[in-house]
Amino acid sequence: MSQKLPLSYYQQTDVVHLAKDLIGKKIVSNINGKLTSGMITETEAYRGYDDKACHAHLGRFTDRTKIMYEPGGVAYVYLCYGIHHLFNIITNTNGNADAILVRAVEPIDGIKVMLDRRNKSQLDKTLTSGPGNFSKAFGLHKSHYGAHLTGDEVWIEEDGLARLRESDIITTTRIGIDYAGEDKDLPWRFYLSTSQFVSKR
DNA sequence: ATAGCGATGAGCT
DNA sequence: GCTCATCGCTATA
Repeated sequence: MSQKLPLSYYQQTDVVHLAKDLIGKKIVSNINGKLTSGMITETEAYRGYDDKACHAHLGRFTDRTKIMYEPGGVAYVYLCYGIHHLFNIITNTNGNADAILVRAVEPIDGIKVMLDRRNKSQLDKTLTSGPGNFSKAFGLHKSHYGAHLTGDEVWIEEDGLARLRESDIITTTRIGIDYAGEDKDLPWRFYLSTSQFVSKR
């Protein structure tokens, strides 16, 4: 039985490094007694202040973004396109609004629960790939805004399934941020080349 | 008070 | 590849 990653893990200061480090770790949700888990296969880093794609760019502070300024180790969940709840992990120390978007996982436990939540009958890569699909399969939504990742509803553990090679992690540009000017070309998206559960190659 | 729009996904061509 | 569902957040007034 693996242990929950401690607060100190999330409070490391390099969000890009952390986004890559999260690949291969196990994320678990336990919502209303329903347990689901999966290995993280795809992430994107959003760096507070100097990243035009980040919701906290230039210190923007609103009811939606305020949680991003908390010390690392809480969840930032927001509604995108009026439909999809996107799950992010807040990192760095107090006042530094960095976040990591979880874009895909490879299912481990609770596949039946995930299928129910997605209204699907069969397991395929769309069950948990894509940030909206992952969040829905894991039962994560806006009520988890600010949830502590050391708590009992959602957390991350050290090991996914495989001990993966550094060379299996692909580094590339982020998706859906064309509005971010030159920052759209930053190589801040990471995914596992050996997994089918990735949103886009 | 309200117009404009988005860190997407599904379905159809 | 293209369309569009769908609504809360944000900026502006």
